[in-house]
Amino acid sequence: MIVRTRFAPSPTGPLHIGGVRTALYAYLFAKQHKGQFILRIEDTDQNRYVEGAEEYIIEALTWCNIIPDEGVSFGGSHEPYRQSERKTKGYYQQYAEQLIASGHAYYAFDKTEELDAARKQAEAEGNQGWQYDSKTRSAMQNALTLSADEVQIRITKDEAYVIRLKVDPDQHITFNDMIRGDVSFESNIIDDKVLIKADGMPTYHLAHIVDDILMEITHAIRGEEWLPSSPAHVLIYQYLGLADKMPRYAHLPLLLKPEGNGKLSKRDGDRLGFPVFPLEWKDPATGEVSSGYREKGYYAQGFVNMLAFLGWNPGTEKEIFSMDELIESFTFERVHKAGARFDPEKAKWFNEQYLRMQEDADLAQRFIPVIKEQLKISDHRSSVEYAAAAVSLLKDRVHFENEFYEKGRYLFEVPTTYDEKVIAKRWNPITAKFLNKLTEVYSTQTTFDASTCKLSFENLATENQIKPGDVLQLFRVILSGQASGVDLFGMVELLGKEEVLTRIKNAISALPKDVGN
RNA sequence: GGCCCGUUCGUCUAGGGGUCUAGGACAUCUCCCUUUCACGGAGGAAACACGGGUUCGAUUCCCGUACGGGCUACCA
Repeated sequence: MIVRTRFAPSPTGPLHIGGVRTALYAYLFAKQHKGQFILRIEDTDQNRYVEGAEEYIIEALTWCNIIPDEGVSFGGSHEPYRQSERKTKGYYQQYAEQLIASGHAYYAFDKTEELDAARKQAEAEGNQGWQYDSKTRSAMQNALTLSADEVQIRITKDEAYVIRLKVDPDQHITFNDMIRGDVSFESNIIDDKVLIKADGMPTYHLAHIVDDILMEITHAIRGEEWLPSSPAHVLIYQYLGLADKMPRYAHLPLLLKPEGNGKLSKRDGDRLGFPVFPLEWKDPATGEVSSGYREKGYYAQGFVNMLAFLGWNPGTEKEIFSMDELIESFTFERVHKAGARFDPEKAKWFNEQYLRMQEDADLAQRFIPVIKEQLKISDHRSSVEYAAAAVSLLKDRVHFENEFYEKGRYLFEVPTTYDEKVIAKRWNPITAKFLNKLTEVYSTQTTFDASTCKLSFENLATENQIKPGDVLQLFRVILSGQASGVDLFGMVELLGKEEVLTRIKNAISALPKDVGN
């Protein structure tokens, strides 16, 4: 048997990170078993269709490197992969009719208002959970209560109808979930679910089953919110006589809000200051923009790694996993059963780990365009050598690559202001004199690397009976304008003799002459 | 309300009858490194929801309670 899993989102908006995790687990499982991962678009609700959502889903999965073997925009031997198109081919109707023929489904003509009225009346009688089922259907307008002629007349008169599943009462339904083990339900609590809506579209319940059968899905991985309706799905397979075709189910724990109650929702992200979407999304209706991990500067790999660990762990202390390593290690047995509160801090931590793993040369390649565009520099400072050296000084003190520019611009630009506190404390005739002498020493120096410069700096300080500590930070401010930053003599080496001398000269002329006298 | 699923440090989790003085990671605190800021290193504080059972022995198994989550649509 070839393992085939699918990710089947609805194009109702951007995919949130919970959805990405579901896709990831389905992908990891399929790949581990040398199987296939399919992307199916479940667009059966025409009212909720959102322009651009499908493209977003595809782009997001691609960014995460969760690449489907088959699916919308990826092709495959089970086309089409969009449910609206499959509906046109009559796939769902065919199965619905089979259920009707075998007595497991029926036509129902009740209007929305009538259903609402039935619910309201039950509520008035102190019964909160009215549902269309074996107890109530006899009071409704359907093929079980109307004569066959009447049903035929209504259908030919184009009266709106739905097709409902006829759930047999008093059945025990048990199935084995890959994460939860045996789960059981009573059929009495399952309602006669609508299979085909009045607009002719199938509901999720019918559509996903028909497609999973036709697409030969072996393992259905989805969110925990589906657990309550899964017994109905088990029944549909039974009624279809295809119980042997039923995939194994895995119901994933939900992702919860970082604080407060409830599951992580689209609104939480920007409210709490972190993205809930892999990519930035602009709502076509409202124009509202929601931030994305990609745009915030997260690495796709770190993002995927973080997501994998939300509810799963390998049972070892290793935390950094490449996609290949995840494929190798992932198992549903090790997926935690309880919902996981999402922690944006941990997401950042994963990103830092990946940042430190980057090669300086690669970081430099990506930084150079920024140097050229933002700093308008195009000389030796925009070379790979210079950028790589700058990046290596900067690397450990940023969380994201995109901080190199803000945190390191003094490595490229002469400072125009100087940290006032340090100047007030350290700038005086003695230190000014020291800096003048330092200029002389440095200008005669033939080698200008970090250790040589550091040594001559310290020697000069000692000769002048100055504690290095009294001038070290001043020197930093003179060179960078800032009181803290990258390794001081590392910066000296990077800037080079000429630039260092210029910056000292600049500072001396820019700073007040009579301080301390 | 009903049904289902769950419950180990603040958070993500390991552990599934004695090895638990309950392990790791994030966050937090202290110290070291660094006469900067980070990184890094060392250490600290921090949890088995509660009550019954079963057992020689329960964090681990069973039941109940509490709490959390989900579902309860012609949405997925």
